[in-house]
Amino acid sequence: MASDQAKNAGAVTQEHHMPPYQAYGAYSPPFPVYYDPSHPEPNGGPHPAPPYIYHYPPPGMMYPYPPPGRPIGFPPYAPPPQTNFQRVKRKQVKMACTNCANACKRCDEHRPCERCVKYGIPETCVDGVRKERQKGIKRGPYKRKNKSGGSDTATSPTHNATFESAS
DNA sequence: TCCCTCGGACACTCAAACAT
DNA sequence: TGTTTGAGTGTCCGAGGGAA
Repeated sequence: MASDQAKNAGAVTQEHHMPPYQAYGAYSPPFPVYYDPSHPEPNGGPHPAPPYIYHYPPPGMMYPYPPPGRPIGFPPYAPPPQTNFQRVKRKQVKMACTNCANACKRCDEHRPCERCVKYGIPETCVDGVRKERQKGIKRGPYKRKNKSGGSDTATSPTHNATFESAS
């Protein structure tokens, strides 16, 4: 399989041509930001206030469109040697409309959503219905994680995402 | 060039299991 | 009773292919 790195290196797809700040309001910010407090600013300039913003995607990171203020294609991607970069999680909408869900495409929280408007089918842009989760399912014994040392919890993706969903 | 399909990775939710 | 775990469920990335 193509590695996650290759997948997540995130070519700009045809659906990413619109202004990202408008098209991806669900993202905050609309582009991944990675930081490594031990790593200096790549161009040798002064540190911005943390988190330090890197303008290239570390391995395994999605980077669907270029960050603002940088020309398209900047820079030639050179993966950093370190591995302690943190991944910004993909943000999902609470509920995709039926059209986007069927097409497995990104939706937004507005109705009609941007994709339905674009394709001229705003009248069919409605929320789907979530299935109710089954109850009473018995589960096996849990493996308790080691809470001491902190490294496990400190690297929890939920708590390490540079930008958590504020909603 | 644009759109559709779809496999599968990833994100989110929340009840069960567990600790106190 | 509060916290943690992890399975269930949903979203959507990205490759491939067809139509215009």
